[in-house]
Amino acid sequence: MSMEQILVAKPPENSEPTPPAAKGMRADARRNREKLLEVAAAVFSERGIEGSLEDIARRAGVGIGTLYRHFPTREHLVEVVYRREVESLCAAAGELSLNHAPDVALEEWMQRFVGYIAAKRGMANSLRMLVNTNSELFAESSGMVSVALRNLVEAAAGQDLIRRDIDSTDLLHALFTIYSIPDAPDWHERSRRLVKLLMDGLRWGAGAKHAP
Amino acid sequence: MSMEQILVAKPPENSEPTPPAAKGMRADARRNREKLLEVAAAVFSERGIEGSLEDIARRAGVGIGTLYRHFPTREHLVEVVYRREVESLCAAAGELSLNHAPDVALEEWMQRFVGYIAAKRGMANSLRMLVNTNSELFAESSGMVSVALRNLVEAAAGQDLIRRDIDSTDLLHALFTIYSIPDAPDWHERSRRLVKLLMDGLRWGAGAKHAP
DNA sequence: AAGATAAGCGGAGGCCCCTCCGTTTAAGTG
DNA sequence: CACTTAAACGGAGGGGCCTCCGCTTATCTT
Repeated sequence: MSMEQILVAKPPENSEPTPPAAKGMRADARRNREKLLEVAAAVFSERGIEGSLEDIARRAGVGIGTLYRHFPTREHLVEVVYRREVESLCAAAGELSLNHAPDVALEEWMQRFVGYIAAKRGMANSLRMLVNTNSELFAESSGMVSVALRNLVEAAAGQDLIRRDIDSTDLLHALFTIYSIPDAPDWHERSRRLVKLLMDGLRWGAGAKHAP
Repeated sequence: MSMEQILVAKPPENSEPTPPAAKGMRADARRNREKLLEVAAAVFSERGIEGSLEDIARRAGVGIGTLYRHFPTREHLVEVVYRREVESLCAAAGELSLNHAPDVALEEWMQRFVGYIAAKRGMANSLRMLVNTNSELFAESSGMVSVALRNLVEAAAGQDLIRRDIDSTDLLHALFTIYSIPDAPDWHERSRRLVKLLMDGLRWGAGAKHAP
């Protein structure tokens, strides 16, 4: 039992929606904001979500005051970093579609998705909590992911590169089983194999509704 | 959403059961421990569960190091304080029984119980969390409370001072509705009225199994 | 009573959080 | 180009968390 598990409360406090990323920012401000997000992503991924904010500011080469001006609370920062990662993951789906055969794009994207979850493994609980207490964020990000995956699946199915009788939601669930693979040094390898396995299953029977 | 809501994780980490309160302590150590608990109870009740530990040490007239030696983490301290409060509440049941008529003892105890919950109102969530993540603590304390209440009820019913067809568990549930009374300045008064109301209900029909 | 010794003390120190405010500077304005 | 000015910067400062370790002292021995 950690203190964080105890210190939960504070009235629901719907902190104003989301901090600004306005366009009318001064150039230096935009630069700093960007740098902070970049560094924060790195720090969070290597130290976990509770990495030192002063460290982030330091590494970004800005004063701590600047960090706090851009992201008034740690949660704001975490949320923006998280949102961006999900967005870039989803954007990758589009790019992959343009440069690869649909089935290859699907497979590669699933690998990335799994890698993404992988990186978050250590902070699974923290993120779950974030996502639990911010249903809007959850809805948006999970929606984006579903759409990205669905598009990939439909494209591949549309060209008979994978079976047609597949529900992309099921596939997403299957990918999420990653979370339940017990901690193990080789778990990254295992997750890659899981994706390959899924792809084999998807390709099997491609071009025919049932059986090879 | 507060950071505490996010920073939840850290592996379940079954921190060793409970810190010692051994008898083989040096006199000064026992003194300090006691003083710390006393002050901590005060600070937690006036500042909430996240009151400053340094402040507690200061007010107790000991060094911060001493506080940490006795209670290696905040949770340990909180847990011991909580446990003591529940214990003293339950002990009061016995004392009241000795000095008052059973029905009066019951009423007075219920008032104290409600007052106790009252004091914890601000940190309801925090405590809920503590209790959620420490099922042993929860089991023990809720067990003690049930027993105390049951004894009081049985004593009063045994002398026909309250109706006999009452389940002390139901009564406990009723008392807990306190938690759901919305925040209001007069809520303490309301909770006292609730207890009185319950007592009226209990006395109504005393000496006869059904009806007045 | 004097000495030995380990239990216990406490606060300095390192790191972090967050705020406040005097200083710098990007970006309009004439 | 100055020049102005509000936006943005950054870091000092006050407070907290927790650890580490040299100093005290309760208690035991003789």
